[in-house]
Amino acid sequence: MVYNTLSREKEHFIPLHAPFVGMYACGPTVYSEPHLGNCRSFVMYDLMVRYLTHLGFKVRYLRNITDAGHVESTSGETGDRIGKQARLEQVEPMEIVQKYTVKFHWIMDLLNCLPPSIEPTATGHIVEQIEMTKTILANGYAYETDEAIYFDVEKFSKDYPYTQLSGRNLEELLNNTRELGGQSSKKGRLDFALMIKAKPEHIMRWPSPWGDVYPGWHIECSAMSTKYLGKTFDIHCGGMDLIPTHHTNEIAQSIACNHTTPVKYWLHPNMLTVNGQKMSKSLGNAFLPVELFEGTHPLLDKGYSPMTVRFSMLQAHYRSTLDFSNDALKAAEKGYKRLMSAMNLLKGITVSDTVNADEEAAVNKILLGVYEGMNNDFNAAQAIAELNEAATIINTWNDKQNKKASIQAFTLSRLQQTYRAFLIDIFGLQEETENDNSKLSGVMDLVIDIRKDARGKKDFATSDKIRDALQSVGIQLKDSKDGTTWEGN
RNA sequence: GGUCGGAUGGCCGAGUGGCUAGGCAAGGCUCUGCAAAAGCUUUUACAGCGGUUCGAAUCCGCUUCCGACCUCCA
Repeated sequence: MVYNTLSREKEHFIPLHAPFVGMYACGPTVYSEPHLGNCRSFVMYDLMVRYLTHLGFKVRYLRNITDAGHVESTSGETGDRIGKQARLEQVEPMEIVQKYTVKFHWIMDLLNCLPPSIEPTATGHIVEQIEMTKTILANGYAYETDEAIYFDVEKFSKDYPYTQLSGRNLEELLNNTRELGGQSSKKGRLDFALMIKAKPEHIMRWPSPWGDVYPGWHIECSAMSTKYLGKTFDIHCGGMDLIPTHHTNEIAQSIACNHTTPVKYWLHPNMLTVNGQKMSKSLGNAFLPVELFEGTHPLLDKGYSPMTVRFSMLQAHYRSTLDFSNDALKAAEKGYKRLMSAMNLLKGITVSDTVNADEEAAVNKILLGVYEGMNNDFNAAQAIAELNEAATIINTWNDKQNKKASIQAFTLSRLQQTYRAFLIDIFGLQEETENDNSKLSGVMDLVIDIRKDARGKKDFATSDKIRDALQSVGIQLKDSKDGTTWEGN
């Protein structure tokens, strides 16, 4: 079951051409570093792709890179953000694109997001976008002015539903003019540019039947999704803030061009908030992933690892807003470790001679529950709750039952496989090896050994001195039956 | 102003009308030379007021508060 923004209901997910699934996600505009809110969306798409793949679907996952400037259309004045940033940094636009594309990939990698099957760029598909514009013109849903080729929303809305996705009232949209003083050559307020005629100083430009142009924002997604996924495909994702404008216009363009509804299921992750307010570049409250990993943001009192961040995102359902805070991250850090530790302990569990009916039933309930959670519109939070129940059972086996589980061997092996599949394959969590500094770990081995000797001799003054001194520099010793380990931060 | 969506225990957060989600924090216990760490365990919350129902956190209405979109944003 997936929640479809188009119908505003949960629907059974039935691909058009099972087992193949076509999925398109709106990717980043590479004019600056992606912030955490952007990252949340990408992690959620990644979750969807991973789960569908786990279920056996063959997913073709497209995530575009917008590397040609968006248009700021309020006043009709055209400017593009990549060009703007390029002037600011005094470099070529393509240098900006390259710089932030590399950065984006690096962050996706840290967060363990799988690369898409195809990552098309807007500039690599100018020809397709021009062709599409031509067709829309020929079909009568666009017009040319001396500034741009505009999509004619009023004309389109007479023939097709325009506001289906957003649920807005068209009349009000048209009348709620709140007029812009600009001298735009647009006919209608809602009209948007398919192609913009490049002014002489504009660096990014391509020849077209209408002179040198560069593309408007919406046309690239329509052109590229059509090219690689077909005129109609299964899933289109994007942030909720894209619904009323970007996705609405995407649908309109595709219909005006292909005369068919482009997408079967629209899935929209919600916003990430900070103190209840949407995180966004324009509000200036954006966290950069690096600030989070290093703990350099003023609102944080320490750094949090990429997997902690990923886990905190998985704990909330994708259509809910998620509030980011120090406390929430701290809780996520511990919760993440708890599950990973249970997964590792589970490897060492074997079955006992007897089968306890209650244990058997509890484990079977969990094995069903995790899938129920994910089948319920990718509700990872629900699945995590089940895995936590399992963690308690696993810890009890480990501590109190001599690493023996009183369940059937078949059930245990299913639990082991499922637990791992959910954490590693579906949630995309991975072990974090922090203690990779070999010099430090050599020193720590020595220190721990000295302390062990001191404790053996009941020289607790020395052993406590070591423990406390390490604590004060941020290294924590953890004593257990199997020896002492340490954790630094 | 218009449209849409929220309000859940100390915090974060699931909840598909009936069977105390879960995590974190806190208390208790186990372990430990003492701690820490780790583990087990305890704590019955759903903004307010009405209504529908045998039964509502869940459905309906009103009120209050918050947010998103309407202008670039995932």
